[in-house]
Amino acid sequence: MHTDCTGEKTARPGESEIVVIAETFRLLGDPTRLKILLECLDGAVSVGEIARRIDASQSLVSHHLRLLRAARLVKGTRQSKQVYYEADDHHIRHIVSDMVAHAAESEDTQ
Amino acid sequence: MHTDCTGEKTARPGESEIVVIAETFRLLGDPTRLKILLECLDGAVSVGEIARRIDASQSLVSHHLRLLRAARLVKGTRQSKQVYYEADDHHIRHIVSDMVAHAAESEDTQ
DNA sequence: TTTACATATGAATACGTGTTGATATGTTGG
DNA sequence: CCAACATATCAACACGTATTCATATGTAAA
Repeated sequence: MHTDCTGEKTARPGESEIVVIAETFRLLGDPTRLKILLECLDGAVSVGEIARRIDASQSLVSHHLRLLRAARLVKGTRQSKQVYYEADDHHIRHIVSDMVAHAAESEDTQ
Repeated sequence: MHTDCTGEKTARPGESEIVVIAETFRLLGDPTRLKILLECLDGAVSVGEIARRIDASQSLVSHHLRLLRAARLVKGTRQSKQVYYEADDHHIRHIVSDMVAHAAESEDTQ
């Protein structure tokens, strides 16, 4: 994983970009929303099925999906009655998997 | 970047891990904390210099650094009077740079 | 030890937001 | 049309937390 780590410095974003990026990170910072996003990583899932899988109310899931959609973390496509949601792009998968690795490392090292 | 994207599914973390991961994401979800972390990406910086660079009070920076340290996002080493902080590991850089890329893509596509 | 500097901690407040319950919108079939 | 289902939106409460100010701890020089 991540073979091309040649120590390149990350370009510093401007003030307005930082706010947007932080806003996006903040969305991942809620356990319920993170669960919803995790369910959307392996393919398109309907709202109702997400609610069932993570054991949350339909209203709550819909609220969170609205936020995730606004930040382009997920995208939804209507198919008759139901709306199927899935992760927007590949960056999201990398971000989540990197964070999982970080958390696992912390537990190991500690 | 990220050349080895062979469509592998991300392993689903358990409930307790999800809470930890969300907690870590949440820390990145505050603009001030994100700025602090960004300053720590390119090398070790003292608390006072961070405060000066991002134009925040010393107390606030110290409070945030305490949280970032607890989540192993940064690590600090004392050198006489000052304490120098830097990003804990390489995952953090990837996570941040991926999110920057995601934000940039969103603006382009939109 | 005293003085000055750098960092950490404590308490209090103001603000945002996750969650719930009820309701509205949209879609398909009878 | 109406009824049944899926999703979205609205209003309101409860709770966490980012920030500030004051103070404590730690470190080095005089």
